[in-house]
Amino acid sequence: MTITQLQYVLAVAEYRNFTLAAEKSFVTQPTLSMQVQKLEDELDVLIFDRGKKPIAITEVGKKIVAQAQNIVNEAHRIKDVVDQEKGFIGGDFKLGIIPTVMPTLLPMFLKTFINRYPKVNLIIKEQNTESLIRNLQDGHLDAAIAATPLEIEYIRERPLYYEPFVGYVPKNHRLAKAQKINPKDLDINDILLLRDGHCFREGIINLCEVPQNFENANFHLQSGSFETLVNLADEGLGMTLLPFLNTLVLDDEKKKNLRYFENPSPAREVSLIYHKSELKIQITEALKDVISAIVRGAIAFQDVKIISPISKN
Amino acid sequence: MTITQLQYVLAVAEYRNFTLAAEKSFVTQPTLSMQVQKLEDELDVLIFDRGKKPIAITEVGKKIVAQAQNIVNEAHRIKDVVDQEKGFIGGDFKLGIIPTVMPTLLPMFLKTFINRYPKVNLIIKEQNTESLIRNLQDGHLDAAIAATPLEIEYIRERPLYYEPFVGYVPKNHRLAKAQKINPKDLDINDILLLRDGHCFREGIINLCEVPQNFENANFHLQSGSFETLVNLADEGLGMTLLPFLNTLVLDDEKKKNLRYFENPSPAREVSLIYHKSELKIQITEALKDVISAIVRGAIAFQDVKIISPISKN
DNA sequence: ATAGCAAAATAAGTTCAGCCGATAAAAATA
DNA sequence: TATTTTTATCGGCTGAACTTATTTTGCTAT
Repeated sequence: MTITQLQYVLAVAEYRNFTLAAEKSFVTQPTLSMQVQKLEDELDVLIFDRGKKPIAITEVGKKIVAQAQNIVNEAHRIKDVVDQEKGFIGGDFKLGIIPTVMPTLLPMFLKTFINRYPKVNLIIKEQNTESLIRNLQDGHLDAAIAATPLEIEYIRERPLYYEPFVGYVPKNHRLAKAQKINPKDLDINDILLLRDGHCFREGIINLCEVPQNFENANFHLQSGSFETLVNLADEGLGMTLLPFLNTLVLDDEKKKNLRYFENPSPAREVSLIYHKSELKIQITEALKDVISAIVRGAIAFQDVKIISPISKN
Repeated sequence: MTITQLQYVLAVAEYRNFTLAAEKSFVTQPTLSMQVQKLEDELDVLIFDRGKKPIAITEVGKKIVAQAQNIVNEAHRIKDVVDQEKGFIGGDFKLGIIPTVMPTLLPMFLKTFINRYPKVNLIIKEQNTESLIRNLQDGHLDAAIAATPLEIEYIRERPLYYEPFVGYVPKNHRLAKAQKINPKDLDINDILLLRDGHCFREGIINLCEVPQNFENANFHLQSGSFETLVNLADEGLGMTLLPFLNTLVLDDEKKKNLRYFENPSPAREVSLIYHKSELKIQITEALKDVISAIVRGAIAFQDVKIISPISKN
């Protein structure tokens, strides 16, 4: 058994196609096929069911693939061990960020980070929490920034900051006169939400303690950007909730419509998350340090109540 | 980097000698030397310091060796995955047992186990707790039976049973008239102890709440067997404490000298321990099930107080 | 110091594993 | 059935891993 064989197996498991897997592994298809067969012979089991289209993975196969991933991960880590000892921080680093954090947080730390660690090639992808987790697990991301707690096996969470929810209440709204608002005042039917798949949306639904299988009635126009939500609110279609950092970019006129929550303010916990195998842990630590240091000045709320980003149904 | 290279590195780390490591790896010395060098070249670090005798491991080397052990462990587990799927339980299984458990527990389960799992080749070694842990960590044992809790990183503990301490109080001893004894009655200077290195000895010292750096005064004859201790006690040299299972083999005359503790009786927790990488987990589980089932009938104490087997200094 | 010895490195030659290109077989699609 | 896509098989090549033989290194004892 060789590490190369295991990598071939992982490639086939990923692409469900020997030819494509061979391409991605930079070898010819016969080479990859033979090596996979050799491993199957050695273990004396079928890993893949070639009789189906696309190729299926047998029951044993799934476990072998999972274990192969472990081995390959551990093998990659040996490079990290050496890098760490040499104090070398560099190479590719794939970071995923959820959409509701990306536009506000990324500009805050990106410049500092690439200046401080010029040898690191940051590759940043915007994805929802579900995709982030999947990609962390199969090694397509080295780390991610998401709302927590997720409490997922194999994933470690390192909180970066706590970001309060802020109400955006247009004039004429029933809450417009209140100085501070309280979660009890909220009515989910009257709040403009991000489109499905955003964890910030789930957070708000949890905050409002809406029963299972809730359907936002009347109309279904759900946006992916807070800017749209704010504009819709101004049109009198309801209020909305924003993460604190998103309120900083509003113009003065709109800022007048902001209503903060009473303490403890509901908030989301934003964390750096990564696989527990701790591949490229030095870069991950460096990233955490940079973001923490920068965020510490800009956003330092203590008296908050963390709202879960997970849908309850 | 290949798994073979990593295994060679592990062999050198173990034997501190390329020639010997080569022998144990069933290759010639140049082969092993070259492969180790190739790995060093690839990682661009020195793993071993050949300038010393015996060969030393560099600082980075230690970390690489630890990581190599992880990789090799994970690689071996892939075989286990397949075996488990096939329902195959067999192969070598190296089990360590502490001396104070070995003679009483082993006869109870050995026959049943080898009958039920004829394909498993049990290799049993008697060792003190310290050696067991070392051997579990470097993979020379698959599992061990020891007194717990040890709370050692990388080691999992699965309690098998709780075994009360029983006093052996010869006639004419000051406690001979008591029906039940209490830890408060004990005087460490008056208790015959096993020789150093036995965790049962440490347990008793902990039970007596002896201050640090205690020295058992008067005489230093410390035995490795309970039989000797009992005979010495009969000679009027003091009392002693026995694990419950060891009291069952005493003759009727001697049994009269047994004094049980008041509830909750001090007891030791005896557990099956193994590396958290869970290599050969099916056999480990099988072993645990067999022992648990057998012990459940013979020894089922509930109201006990577990005494730590760890020395406090 | 230096001779002797144990152990690691180097050199040269052999074998076999892993790879490629070409092709055949099998499965899916039309 | 013909066509296309995908996987398996075959023959040949290259280099990696191994072997034996030899040299170098470093420790130890005279």
